[in-house]
Amino acid sequence: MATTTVENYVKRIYLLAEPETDAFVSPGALAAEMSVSPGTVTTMLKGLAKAGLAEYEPRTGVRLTAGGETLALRMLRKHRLVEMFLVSVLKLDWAEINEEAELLEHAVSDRLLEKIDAFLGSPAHDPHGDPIPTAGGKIVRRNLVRLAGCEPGKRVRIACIRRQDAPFLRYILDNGLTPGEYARVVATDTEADVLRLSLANGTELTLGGKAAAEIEVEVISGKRA
Amino acid sequence: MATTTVENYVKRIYLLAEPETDAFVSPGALAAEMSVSPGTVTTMLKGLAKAGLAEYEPRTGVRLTAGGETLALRMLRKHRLVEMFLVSVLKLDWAEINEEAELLEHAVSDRLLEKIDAFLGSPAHDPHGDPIPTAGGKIVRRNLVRLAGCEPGKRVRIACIRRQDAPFLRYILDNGLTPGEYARVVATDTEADVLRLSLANGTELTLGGKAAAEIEVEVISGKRA
DNA sequence: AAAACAATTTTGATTAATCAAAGTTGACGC
DNA sequence: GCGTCAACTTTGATTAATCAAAATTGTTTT
Repeated sequence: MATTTVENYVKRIYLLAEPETDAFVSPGALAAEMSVSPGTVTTMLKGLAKAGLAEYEPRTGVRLTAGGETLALRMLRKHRLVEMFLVSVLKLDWAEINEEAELLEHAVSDRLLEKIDAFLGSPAHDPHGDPIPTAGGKIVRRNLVRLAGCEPGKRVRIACIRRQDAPFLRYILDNGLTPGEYARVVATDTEADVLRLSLANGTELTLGGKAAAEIEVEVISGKRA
Repeated sequence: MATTTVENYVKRIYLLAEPETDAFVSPGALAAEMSVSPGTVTTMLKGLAKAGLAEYEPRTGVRLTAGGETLALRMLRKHRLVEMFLVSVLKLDWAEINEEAELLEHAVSDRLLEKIDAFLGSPAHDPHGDPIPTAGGKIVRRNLVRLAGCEPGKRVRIACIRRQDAPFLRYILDNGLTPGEYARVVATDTEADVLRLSLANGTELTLGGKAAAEIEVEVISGKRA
């Protein structure tokens, strides 16, 4: 059985890898993501390779094997179903469920997970808009674009919040930018690196490029309503 | 912060200690309960003492300090509320919730725990009949007797199942001996070490002394109905 | 009291995860 | 084509939890 630490490394590697690519994830990127020293990552990657969960190329990086990807998707399924459960059933604070799920995902058995899935009616996405892998390990990718790249006039529906830290999520929540909400891009300014948004409730707000890049949307129409 | 292992040791020490007594728990008993070697327990007890969670007297045993008892009661509260939640909300198999709760209790934050408590309406007992400590660390002890000691003719209500292994719990469940059920002691035989029980649904069954000692009951009447 | 025994502690080792600091390496700039 | 530097790996050490096997101790038994 994989330890909690191994589960976390494999999950992070999966999330750092470009989807549909077979590129290697660099040790440095992983070290930053896991908040550990570079040497620790090197040691761990050798371990993952020996366990058959990943291929490790010294000075290049790491790539999950089929087995590693299966484990990563299982962890992602646990994490996201648990998040969904915490929000819809236990009414935990939307901005804090990520931290709770980070702990719980390692303690939820497959047996329990499927009960949770059934209870929730097999949702397709978690509260942040991320897709929930199926029990069979399939993940349905939607055709989303980053809000940062949207042109003025476009009407969009917020689909997914990529950054999961509590302060950012709190901002999203407080400003009505949660998945499912509608908005219109009023103006963009490349030089100033800002994007101006008009929300369904009539309010307007301005986002910096970095924040707007963390929000994925569905484009509803190419022109203003 | 206490590790998962420390949490488990402290909980076990609490459960092995005679309630209301200040007797020491022997290292050997703990080793058996934790399924570790005696030497491991010695090492751990020194650690618990250094952490201020227990007093350790070499060759005598261990006793929780006030801090250790607080931690033990917190773990018990988590364990039992989680069990209750798994049964009432997620409909997990009554006989298997102990195993699941054993894992989950270490991953449930205090914040989440109180949400679960509120969701359940602050139950006083878990599905096996064990009392759930309050958030303040108080435990309400009921006046129960072991079924094994009951005399023929007594009407009883099943209150608490002490043994928590799945096969035993499955037997209890399959035979309608779950907490809340009523029964009457039909006959006892000290020499044969058996006790004959008549249930509310009309069936009768015979328990050995060891099994009957693991079932705690409330006595409803001293004489037959 | 000495021997025997059972429980407990010590000792020496192992595994997993980590760090800091020293050593390598490969690519990039000049 | 050679030095420099950032990224990566190695090395040596630490902490937590564990074991097996040897040493100790306290209590029975004879």
